[in-house]
Amino acid sequence: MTDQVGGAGHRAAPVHTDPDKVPLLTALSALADPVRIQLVRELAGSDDWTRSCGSFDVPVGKAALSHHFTVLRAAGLVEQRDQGAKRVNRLRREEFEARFPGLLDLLLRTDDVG
Amino acid sequence: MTDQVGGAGHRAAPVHTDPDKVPLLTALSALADPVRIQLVRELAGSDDWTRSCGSFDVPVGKAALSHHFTVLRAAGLVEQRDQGAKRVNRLRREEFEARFPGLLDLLLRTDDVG
DNA sequence: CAAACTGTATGATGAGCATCGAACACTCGG
DNA sequence: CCGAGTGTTCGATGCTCATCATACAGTTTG
Repeated sequence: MTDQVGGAGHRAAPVHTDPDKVPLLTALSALADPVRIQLVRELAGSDDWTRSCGSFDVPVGKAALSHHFTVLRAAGLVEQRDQGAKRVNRLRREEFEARFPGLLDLLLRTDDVG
Repeated sequence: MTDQVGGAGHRAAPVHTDPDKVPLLTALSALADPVRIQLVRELAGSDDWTRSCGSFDVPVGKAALSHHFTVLRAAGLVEQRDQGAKRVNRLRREEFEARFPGLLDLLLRTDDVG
């Protein structure tokens, strides 16, 4: 059985950064990348904790993908949790909005990318 | 006499980009740099057409500074005009705000940088 | 336990970009 | 006309970062 979330989790826990402690430059740099923009947008269109890292449709390998999630965590944009073999994600909408008002909305409203 | 603005201007006119045609990624990349953030902020605290390129207190040489202004123009953030020997600047507040609502305000409100 | 799956860690590689120094073009004041 | 001031262009340099291939660790299923 593995419906349980709070399982053992012998894995190294992902390192998160509180959005309140994220410098502006860090946030802007994190969002100034087409792959990460797409990740955030796809995540925004899904329910919390429903998307594993590998479930995103981005044109990069596993290693690069893992790197992008590290950047998004450091920018206070994404929270991760281990669930069995997978690592599921959640967009930190409200917390990030409180730190950088309007930024996330701008990203999600603008349909263009570059 | 040199109070006139619309002088001859035998110089190569600066190339501008309409904010409406600026891709999101271009705007975010332009603002994801400490020097350019400072330029925009200083410009926001000055009246239009009162600041020449060399009047900004940034820790880079003339060549790099010129490059940064090129990036800011391409992002639809700054408009330039030749005035005698100097090139004076103006922050495109309203136009940029119309294209990316809240982004400029966020940059100017957040006192932190990185 | 073995095999398949998910994600991380480690180099290595390549591209982009921020920077500088120097040369050049233009403007203004004497 | 000459010199000082302003800004751009060019070439070179160095660094950051996005990416990949590979190896590794934990999890789940057979």
